[in-house]
Amino acid sequence: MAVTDEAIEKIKGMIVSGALRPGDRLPKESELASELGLSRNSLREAVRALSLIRILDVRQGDGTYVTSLDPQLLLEAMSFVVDFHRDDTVLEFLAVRRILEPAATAMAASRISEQQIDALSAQLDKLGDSPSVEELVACDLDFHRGIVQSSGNSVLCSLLDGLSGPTTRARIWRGLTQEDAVSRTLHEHRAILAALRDRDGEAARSWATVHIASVEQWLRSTL
Amino acid sequence: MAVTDEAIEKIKGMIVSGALRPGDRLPKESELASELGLSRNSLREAVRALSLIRILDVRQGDGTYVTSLDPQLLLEAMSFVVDFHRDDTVLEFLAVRRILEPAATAMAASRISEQQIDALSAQLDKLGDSPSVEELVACDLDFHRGIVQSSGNSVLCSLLDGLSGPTTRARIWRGLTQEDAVSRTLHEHRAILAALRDRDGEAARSWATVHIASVEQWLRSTL
DNA sequence: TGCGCTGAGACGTCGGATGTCTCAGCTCAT
DNA sequence: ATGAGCTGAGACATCCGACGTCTCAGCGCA
Repeated sequence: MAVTDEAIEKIKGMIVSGALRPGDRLPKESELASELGLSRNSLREAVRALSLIRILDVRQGDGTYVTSLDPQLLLEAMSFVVDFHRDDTVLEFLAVRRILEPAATAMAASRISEQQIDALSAQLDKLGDSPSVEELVACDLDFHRGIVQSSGNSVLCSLLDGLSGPTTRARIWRGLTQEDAVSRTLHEHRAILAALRDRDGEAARSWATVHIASVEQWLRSTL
Repeated sequence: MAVTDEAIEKIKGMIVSGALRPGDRLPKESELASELGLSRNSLREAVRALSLIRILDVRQGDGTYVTSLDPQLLLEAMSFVVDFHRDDTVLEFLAVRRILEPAATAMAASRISEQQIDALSAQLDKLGDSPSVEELVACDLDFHRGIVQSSGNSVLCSLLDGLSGPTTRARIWRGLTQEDAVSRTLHEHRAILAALRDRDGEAARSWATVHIASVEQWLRSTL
C-alpha cells in the first residue's frame, strides 16, 4: 500500500479511535509527516483527500482541524459524488427518494411546528406566477429540505439533500417548463402542507409519494 | 480558491461534461498539470482526492483512468464516511435503514429468482448452532445484500450496503451475544425468505421491518 | 482603550531529482 | 513459428528544499 494510503488510514484510525476528537487540531504538517514516517508532500495528499470528504478542515495560515463530523457535513460530500452520475441512473436515485421522502414527510407530520408550516406556506405564496427556473429550483429545494428537517433525523435529512443534489434537480427542472407541470407541482406542495397542518401523517405520506411519482413519471417519459 | 481545488473542479467538469468518459485515460501528470496551469505536486493532491472517492483510478507505472462511475463504486465511498460516525448517530442510520430495507425487500419479492432464494436458504442452514461473531456478521451482511440486490436498484443496494457498513454492524453484533437474540434473528431471516418464496411483498416488507426494529429496540435499550 | 502594525507560525505552491512499477516489444531458445 | 524471459521507455511514487501567502496574537502608538 502506498504511504499516502497508509497515512489516510492512520489519520482515520486516530479519529475513529477517539485519539482525535471533533474540533481537535492536528500537529502541523511537518511534524505529522515525520510522526507518520512520510514526506510533507505525501501527507498533504492524504490531508487533501480527507478534506474533500469533509473529515478534515484545512485553514491556511492557521492549522488543520477535525471537522464536527456531523452527519449533515459528512453526507454533504455525497452530493459531490451524485453529480458524477449520468442520466441513466437518475431514475434509480429518484426511486430511492421516492422511498425516503414520503417516510420523512410522514415523520415530520407529528413534529413540525406551526411556525415552520407558516413559513413554508409564505414562501410558496411569495413565488410569482411566472418564476424563473432558478427560483423554482431554489424554492423546491427549500421546501423539501424544510419538511425533511422536521423529521428529526439528520442522517435522513442529509441523505435526501444529497440525493436531490442541485445538479440533478436543475437537470430535471430545466426540461420541466410546461406551465401545467409547474402549477401542478405548486398544488402538490400546498397539499403536503395542508396534510402536515392537520397532523395527518398518512395523507402527508401519500401526497409526497404522488409528488415524487409525478416527477418520476414525467422523467421516464422524457428520457 | 486554491489551485488544487480548481483542479478538482476542472477534472470534475471534464467528466460531467462528457469530455472524459468512464474508462478514459487522463493525460500524464506532467501534461495535465501544465494544461491546468499548476505544478505536478498540486495536481497530484487533486488526483488523490478524486481517487479516494473512486472517481479516478490511479495505476502506478501505467496511467490514471476514469473509473466506471458505477453507482455501486461511487457509493462505496460512503461506507468510508459512515465509519467516522460516533455511536450517538448509529440510531439515526438504523432509522434510515428501517425505511429503506423493507421497501427493498418488498421490491425483491417480485424479482428474486428461486435459485437465489435457495442459495440464501442454504447459507442460513450452513450456519451452525454456535457461530462466531465474525461468521454472524458475514452471514448477516450477505443475507441482506443478497436480497437487496434483487430489488433491481443498484443505487438502493449500494446505499444500504454503505449504511450497514462493516464497522457499524460489527459494533452492533459485538454486544449481541445473548443466545435468544441470535436465534430470533435467524428465525426472522427464514421468515423473510418464506415470504419472498411466496412472492408476498407485503409480508416480506413487514418481516423486514420487524427484523430491523428488533435490532433498533435492542440497541436503544443498550445505549 | 482601541486601532493598526508586525512578526512568528502554518498552510500553499513550486521545481527538480530519484525510486518503483507496468507494459510493450525484442531476443532467443525450443 | 512460438513461447518465455529480458529490457527499456514511460508513468506514477516519494522526497527535499525553497519561497509565497495567509492567519492570528501581541506589541506599540494615538
